Amino acid sequence: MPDTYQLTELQMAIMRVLWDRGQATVAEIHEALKAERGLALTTIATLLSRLEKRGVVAHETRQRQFVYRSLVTEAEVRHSMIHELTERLFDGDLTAMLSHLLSEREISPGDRERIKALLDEKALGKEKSPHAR
Amino acid sequence: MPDTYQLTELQMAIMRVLWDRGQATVAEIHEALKAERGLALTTIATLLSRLEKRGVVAHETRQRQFVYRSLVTEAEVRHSMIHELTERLFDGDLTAMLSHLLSEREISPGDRERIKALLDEKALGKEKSPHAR
DNA sequence: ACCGTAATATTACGCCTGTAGTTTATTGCC
DNA sequence: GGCAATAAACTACAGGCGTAATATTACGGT
Repeated sequence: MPDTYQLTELQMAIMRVLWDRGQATVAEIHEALKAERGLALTTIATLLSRLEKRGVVAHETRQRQFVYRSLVTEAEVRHSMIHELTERLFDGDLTAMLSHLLSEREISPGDRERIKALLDEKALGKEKSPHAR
Repeated sequence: MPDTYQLTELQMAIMRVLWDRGQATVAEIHEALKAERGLALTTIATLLSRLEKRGVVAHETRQRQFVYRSLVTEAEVRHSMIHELTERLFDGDLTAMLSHLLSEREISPGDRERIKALLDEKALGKEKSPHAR
């Protein structure tokens, strides 16, 4: 298992199905993605076996069919990809990344409060205040 | 010119030299990157011509040599790449991305204050924070 | 024991990236 | 004016991705 998971758009779409359902067969994933993308079933199968080779998913055979499940959590992938991008763009400086996000976009007042709340929560951090959250 | 610029690590390294200097010859870029990566000069040249084909950089010939310059700003690339990742990971929800960043990492008290200040500034509709770096 | 069907495995191909060797063109110098 | 140096152009190749057609295999039924 590599410790960094860079997934492409299509790979993410497949993983999302797996995360949502816990596990799924090739046919189920194909079905789930049919709406947004008109991909052949074999395409999905190819992608899955490649992901398996990379150690991102695994399968078990259940009556003739492969049942895939993810070996990594969505949080791990997010972490990994954000980390990677922060490295690329800001030399690993998370706060620089944050500043960029904040200064670049409109943040609604509600979101703003939510973010400040998160910050405060983070500040208290260690000692779980009973009011927190 | 595409309106989305996804650059890889090496491409970023090259662009960074261009952004830092305004412009540079192949040899200069090669020299600048020699320390961190032992790449052949022709490798740099190949990358640059591919970037040019994509409309990311341009060159002018000055006494026998190509002088390259970037056609996009670092801010544009950051914007583009962050946008893309936010799309992939959070379906475009910037605030979700922010939350993730906040909840995932240690933020020093100083940074925390800095971020809150940014938020307040944003709240007042004050334009253009002095965005360092 | 066959055969059709369903599921996986194999093969293929174009495009992009990193990587760089080889070839060609130009130019300054003797 | 020819030649060495230099810079760019061309060619190459492996590996990953998206995409999928074709081949193989294993059941389940009659």
